[in-house]
Parts: sequence; structure tokens; C-alpha cells
Amino acid sequence: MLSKAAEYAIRSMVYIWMMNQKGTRPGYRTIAIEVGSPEHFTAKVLQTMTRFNLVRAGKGRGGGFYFENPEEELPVFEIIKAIDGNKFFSSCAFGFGNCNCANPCPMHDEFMIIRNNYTEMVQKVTVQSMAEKIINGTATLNQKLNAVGENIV
Amino acid sequence: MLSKAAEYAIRSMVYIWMMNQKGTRPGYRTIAIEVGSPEHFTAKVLQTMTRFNLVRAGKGRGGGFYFENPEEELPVFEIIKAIDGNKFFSSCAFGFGNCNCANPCPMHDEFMIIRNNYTEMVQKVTVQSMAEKIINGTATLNQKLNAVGENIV
DNA sequence: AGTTTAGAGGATAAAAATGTCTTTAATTCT
DNA sequence: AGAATTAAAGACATTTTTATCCTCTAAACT
Repeated sequence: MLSKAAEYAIRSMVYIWMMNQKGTRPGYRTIAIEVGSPEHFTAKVLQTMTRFNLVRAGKGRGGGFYFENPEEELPVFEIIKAIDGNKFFSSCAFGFGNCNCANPCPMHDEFMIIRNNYTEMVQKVTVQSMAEKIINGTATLNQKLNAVGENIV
Repeated sequence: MLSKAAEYAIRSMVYIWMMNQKGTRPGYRTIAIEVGSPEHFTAKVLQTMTRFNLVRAGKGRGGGFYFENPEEELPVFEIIKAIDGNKFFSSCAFGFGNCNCANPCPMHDEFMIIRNNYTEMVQKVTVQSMAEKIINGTATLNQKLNAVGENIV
């Protein structure tokens, strides 16, 4: 499963991309409110994003976060790697540092298939493809809750 | 990814099953040494296993852990659920409590496929099937390290 | 230049996961 | 009955993850 940090990062990035399309550069305060993540923690996570050059940040009035090349497809894979490293993409079910074909754990073969599928998936899903779904109305970035805090179904 | 607790639990259960086959009931001290897990933490994890009736424990001299019905296939799924709950099996990529078809996150469809495959896998892989691999010599329960602590390849 | 705005960075706090230690309870053997 | 053995249970410690706060720095606008 994704860490909270990675989760917030992905949500934030999609939001930034969408706002950029509308011609604005959101700040982390706005982002946190809109994607439903803790404000300062979101700021930290976005620092990591800029450090890895996955997004750019402008200081001062009119500043905020933005993509230099919004057309360039950004796979979720890159975001996850920046935040969580490639722990998941390299480690095995049994936590063996380097469970490999020569010295496999008893779930190695089965786990490899899942892991490869997952890796492929997060390489295929991009910030743009996700944003598109939200614009289409076929997905939501933040869970819609009713007044009592219950999920709307 | 599995928690450490779940990881140790799976390894321990496979080891117990194999020792039972040989006619012995290992204690948690032995188990911890043999599967390479922290002793007392392993004890805790095994307490959970007995509480969920996934294995039995005998106290006193000649005691230790054992399976009442060793023939009955035990899917890894059950072990993971006992330790980690069904967090992973029910939650979505975006951590939405109940991201569902009616209110999906932008990775919902893609993630569902992976999650279903994973669930299927851990339901198919059992303590017995894993033990068999180890007995065959086609897998190891514990990472074999050389004198310097490096992985043997 | 000075003021305002916004991210960067460091220090700290809280919570959860992981790991350790000690005591208690149950069982077996003598 | 008493001693030895082994899991159960609770208290405690450490580490990692998650979250908050405060100060610093850069940019923009007047």
C-alpha cells in the first residue's frame, strides 16, 4: 500500500496540474484544503516533489506550484519513487533484502507477477491520465462527504 | 507490502508446520532463531495466531506450537488478515475509506485489478504449498548469509 | 527600499509500528 | 508437592511515520 506521504503527493500533483490548465498556480495551503490533506505535511511532501524536479515552485506573490512542461506525461511511478524510494518495486514478500531467482522465498514467483503488474500499472497511469478522469467526471480527487461526514454513495 | 509482523507470522507458521511433520513442536525461541525474527516480537505474533485459532500452543515441558489438522490447507490470506486486518484487501490507492465504483478515485479501476490478483494469490498460496517448496529445495525460509552477512548468490 | 506573499528548512510533537523485558499462568516431569 | 519448562500477558523502549510549528529566504508589488 502507498504511504500517506505518497498518497498526498499524487493527489496534490494531479490538483496542481489541473489548476495549471486553468491558468493558476496553487499554493500548498489551497492544495491541502482541496485534496483533503494536512497542510504542513503536504508542504513537506511538495518540497520532495520539487527537490526531485517533478514540479516547480514559485516564491512570492503570484507564486505557487506549477509544471514547466505540462504536456510531458508524468507517471505515478516517479512520484512514488521520489517519496517511498523503490522499496516496493525491489523487495519481496518476505522482506528478504534481495530475494532473487537464485535464492527465492516461497512466494517469490507468485509475488513477482503481482509486483510486475503493479509496476507496469503505475508506469502507465500518469498525472495527466488521472486529471482527465476527474475532468470527465469519471473519478474524484477527494472523497465527497455529506454534512455528517459520511460517504456519499 | 506486508508488515514485519505478518512477514514473521508467515515464516513462523511454515516453520511450525514443517517441524510438526518431523514430529516436534517448536517453541517461539527456536522459531525466532530458525526463521531469523526477533524473539519476543515473534512470540507476540504467534499469540495472535493462536487467538485466531490458526495454530495451537501447548504450555509446559514438551509444549510448543502445532497444527491440530496439518492436512487442512491454510492460505496465507488468513494469516495476513489476522495480523494486518483487511486494510489492504479493502482500501484503495488513494486511501479513501471506501472508494467504490460509485465514487471512484482516479486509480480505482487499475488498482482493483492488481488488488484482486493479489487477493487471489494469497488465497491460493498456503502454508503447505510453501513448506513443500522448502522441502523440495526450490525455496528458502530464511535468507542464507555468508560469514560477513552478505547474501549468497 | 520596504512590505507582502509564498515556499524552504529545521525543530518538535504525536501516533503507530517494531522490538525488548519481566512477571504470570499453565503444563509436565520427578 | 515441588521444580522445570513453555506460552500468555502486560509494561516499557525504540524507531518510523505522520503531523505541526516557527523562522528563514526568495520573489513581487508598491
